Amino acid sequence: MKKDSTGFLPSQSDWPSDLTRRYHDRQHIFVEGEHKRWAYQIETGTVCLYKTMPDGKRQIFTFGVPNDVIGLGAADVYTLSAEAIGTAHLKCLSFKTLNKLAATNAKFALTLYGAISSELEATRDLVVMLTQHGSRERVAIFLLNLARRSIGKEPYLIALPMSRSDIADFLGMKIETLSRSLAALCKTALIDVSGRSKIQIKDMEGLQRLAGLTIRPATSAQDPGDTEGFE
Amino acid sequence: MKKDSTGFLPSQSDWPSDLTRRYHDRQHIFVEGEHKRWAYQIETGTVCLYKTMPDGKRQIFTFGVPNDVIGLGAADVYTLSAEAIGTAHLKCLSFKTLNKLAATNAKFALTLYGAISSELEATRDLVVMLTQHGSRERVAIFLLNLARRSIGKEPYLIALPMSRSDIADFLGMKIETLSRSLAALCKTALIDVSGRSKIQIKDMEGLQRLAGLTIRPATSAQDPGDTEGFE
DNA sequence: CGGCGTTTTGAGATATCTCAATGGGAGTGG
DNA sequence: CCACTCCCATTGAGATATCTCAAAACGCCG
Repeated sequence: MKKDSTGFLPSQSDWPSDLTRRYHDRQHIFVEGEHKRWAYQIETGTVCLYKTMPDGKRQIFTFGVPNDVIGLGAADVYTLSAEAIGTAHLKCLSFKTLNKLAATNAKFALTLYGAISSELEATRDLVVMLTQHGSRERVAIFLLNLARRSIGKEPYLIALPMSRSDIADFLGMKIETLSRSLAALCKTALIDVSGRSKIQIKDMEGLQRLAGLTIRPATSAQDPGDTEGFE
Repeated sequence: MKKDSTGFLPSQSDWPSDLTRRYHDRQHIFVEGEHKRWAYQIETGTVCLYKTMPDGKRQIFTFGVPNDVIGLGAADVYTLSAEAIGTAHLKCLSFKTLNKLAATNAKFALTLYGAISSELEATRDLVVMLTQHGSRERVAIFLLNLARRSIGKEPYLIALPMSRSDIADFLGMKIETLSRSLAALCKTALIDVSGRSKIQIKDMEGLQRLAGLTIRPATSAQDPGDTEGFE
């Protein structure tokens, strides 16, 4: 219940899988309102999921990373848009097959239920972040979440595959505000910005304190045991 | 997909129902983190669902109205808190029974899946409202949603069972800002505030225009047609 | 090495927040 | 039934964070 990634499902080998597709940078995977044919499991790369407003503004709800499943939900049209950030490989899961499975296999239906429940939790955490925290705190939370998800690499060196504009649209601020927030975190020696796609955490403790003391000893996902996320 | 109510499930007579309980104004129904024993279907009254931050601030995610089911989700602890606004009667649905049913009955599991999917959509709409709209627009959206849900009564006379503080915590603003926003809507002749719990819509069209034309005749949006998937 | 899109920095405008005081409605007691 | 309180809501004025518009700096790609 702590995941902020979209639709995570355990990678089961018995998943109804079809082909794998390759998407290039900024390529649409699906668009809100479109008839739903597939759900996708990310194999490599990053995907951003968002809504676009009539006036062109955008709200990003999550950045999908490898293993995340995107495009779930009971509706038969996509309720979000998705596009690749950099090159991404996605495994296609036929929506029709998924439905058929879920209609007859209660266990599978419950898996979907659990996945959407996690997404809901993550979205609620997003609401909390957006309404209860100032811009620097939001940036800190974002960086920590990113660091937590990039396992395997050093947790103190964060890769940012997405642009400043993407981050800003996720955090609900303008890119200028984001830039200033990053600058502020640098000035207070919490992080170090190298180039436009790498950030080094220099003071993990301080960053966590700023983010609201979300220490969360981890014990990854699914574990109910604890309450709440960050704040 | 436009619902902003929490966990709506069609009132099926074959629901595993237990007793009905009565809650008085401001009485807790359940608290975030608590072990989950029941889900509840609201029979009468209003319920607010929220999270409380360590610093005491609060974010309300939805106001439950009759027929809404609250307390759903795959986790075995509540991820939100709920309390009654005014007197409310809730039908208790044993969580254990729900789980048992869902584990063996795919159709039922899918019903839960659909319910949570709706909640997720509503929460995403909340995110959009909070980040993309100014205070007066948010108030307009709130009033219109409330009007839409109070069927049976005149849609132009809205009852507000909740306090200003509740509304503000839902809309992500301070009560002073809410009050000023309401005053502004009055001054522009869109609504009329009578007392503290009744609002009359005087210019529905204008209010909808302000709300951002979220009329959602559905259809369209961006056409997927091209750009899509393959390569 | 040079061009160009992205990012950063700057300065002023604006919306919302904060603190403080006034106003009003609902319930209570006389 | 009316007056009194008290809590909630409204209004006011100044502080603050974020936005906006603009320009400079940077890094990336050819």
